[in-house]
Amino acid sequence: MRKDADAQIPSYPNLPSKLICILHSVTMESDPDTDEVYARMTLQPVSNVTQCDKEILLASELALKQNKPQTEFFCKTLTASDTSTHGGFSVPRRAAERIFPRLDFSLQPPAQELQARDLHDTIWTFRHIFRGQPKRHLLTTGWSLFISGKRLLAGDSVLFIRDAKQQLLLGIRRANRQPTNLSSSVLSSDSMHIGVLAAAAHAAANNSQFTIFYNPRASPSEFVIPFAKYQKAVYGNQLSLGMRFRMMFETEESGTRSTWVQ
Amino acid sequence: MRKDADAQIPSYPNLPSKLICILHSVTMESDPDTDEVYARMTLQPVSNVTQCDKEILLASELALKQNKPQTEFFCKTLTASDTSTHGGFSVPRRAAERIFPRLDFSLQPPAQELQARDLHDTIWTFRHIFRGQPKRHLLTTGWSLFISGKRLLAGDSVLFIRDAKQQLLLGIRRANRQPTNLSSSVLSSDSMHIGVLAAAAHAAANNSQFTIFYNPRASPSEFVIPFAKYQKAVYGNQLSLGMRFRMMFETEESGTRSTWVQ
DNA sequence: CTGTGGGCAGAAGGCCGACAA
DNA sequence: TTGTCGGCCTTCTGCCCACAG
Repeated sequence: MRKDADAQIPSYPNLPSKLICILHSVTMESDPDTDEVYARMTLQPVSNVTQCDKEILLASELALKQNKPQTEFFCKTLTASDTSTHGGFSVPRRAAERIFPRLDFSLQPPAQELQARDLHDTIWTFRHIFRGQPKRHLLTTGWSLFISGKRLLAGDSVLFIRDAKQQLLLGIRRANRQPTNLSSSVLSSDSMHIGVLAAAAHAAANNSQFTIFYNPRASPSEFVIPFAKYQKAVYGNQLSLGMRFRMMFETEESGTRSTWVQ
Repeated sequence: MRKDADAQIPSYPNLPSKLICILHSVTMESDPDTDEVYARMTLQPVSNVTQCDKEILLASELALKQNKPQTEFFCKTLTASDTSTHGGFSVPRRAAERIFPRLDFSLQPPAQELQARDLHDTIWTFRHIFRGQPKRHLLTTGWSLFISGKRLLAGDSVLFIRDAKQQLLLGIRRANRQPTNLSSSVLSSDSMHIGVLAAAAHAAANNSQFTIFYNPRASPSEFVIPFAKYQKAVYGNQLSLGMRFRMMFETEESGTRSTWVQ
């Protein structure tokens, strides 16, 4: 994490280049203003990693992987028409049929009210209607409130998820614009840098916990790695100080215009 | 600055309870999103304060006080009508006559275009008109853009300043609502706390500079004090570790509905 | 002196199918 | 299959004064 050779940063000679930790808790959160997602993690450094410890670490990671909920979703990049005040949202046909509750086609036109929950448990209500010539699925009433509320622009994406309980969830993913003013105006970047290092060093020296925020979309590199992947990497290619690395994220498949789970 | 007795925070035994510093630079800035104001200060700890040093410190503070520009201003708390989309801004009569350029009363009705600059050097343009029965000063066209752009609500205040060059400046001051999510989502408060302390301790040990952000309206207490005031306090009442203190700010006179410099 | 509300005209929002890529 | 457009009606915006506290 050393950035400039500015040398205003104290060095932490007792802080190793890698710090093996137990993950005490992790909560997924998102910024109430921007919906940017991140994880809040409480970590405790482990000084001597015995074989037994390794197995505990690997087992706990396995447990984490177990409770993956089975969901289906679709993701669409918003067009100029989708974000304009002139109209609503045009839903890709296959996506609508797969994710939304089935319409009653005896109605003329077929229509229903949809409710979807976002990361802050806010419920958004949309009128879902199947009309036009040729016929297509549209979200009309309620859509513009969502667009303006989330300040979405053409190029940003929306995500509709149907979870295991058949509930609709709703997420957004902004296009890569300017790096959303993450350098806040309360702390110098030097102080931030020092704070993370000192917190980790202090926790390592005293066998205590420390808390970090892990923002996968904003961090320049991944500085937290699952132990299992780390093990695999160490026994495959040798890791050395300063080597750059990168992991594929499970969400990074959404490069195409419209994707869904098969 | 010690908060909870949580004891996850390392102690800095070499960091004294007060740190006398030279102020190398101070820039007044404001958050591009909220207009919240703060100062960015580069400080360098002084280890042994000799009489000569004290005089330098006091002299530099005197120099800072010299260049106070002579300005006039008025401040008005916004009413429901001021912030509604139904109309414009009703300007208190004496304030308008004192601050705004004089209207040409041969026009029917008397009106002009006003331009005012905010902290980000954005120019806001308003139509200033004197009309109605009874006659009053109003800002009409352009006002609603300002209100929505700054997201102002009834109860917030606006500030019009006429500077030494007869230019109009424009500021806002939000009502005391929730403490504007200053705890960002990138760093734990422990890390922030540690970061400031460690940066100060490192600078004190190495005779180097450190940078802090000083937000007078958000900080729970004033942690930067002009040396002259500190001296006066020390020779008057004795300061001791843990004693609480508070200074009056020059801007804190705006308790009344509408104020101006006499 | 100034905050609020009614009147009114023009701008913007928002639902619709047509059409074409 | 779906992005954009013109048509058309509704809602909102915003400038005016009256009136009252």
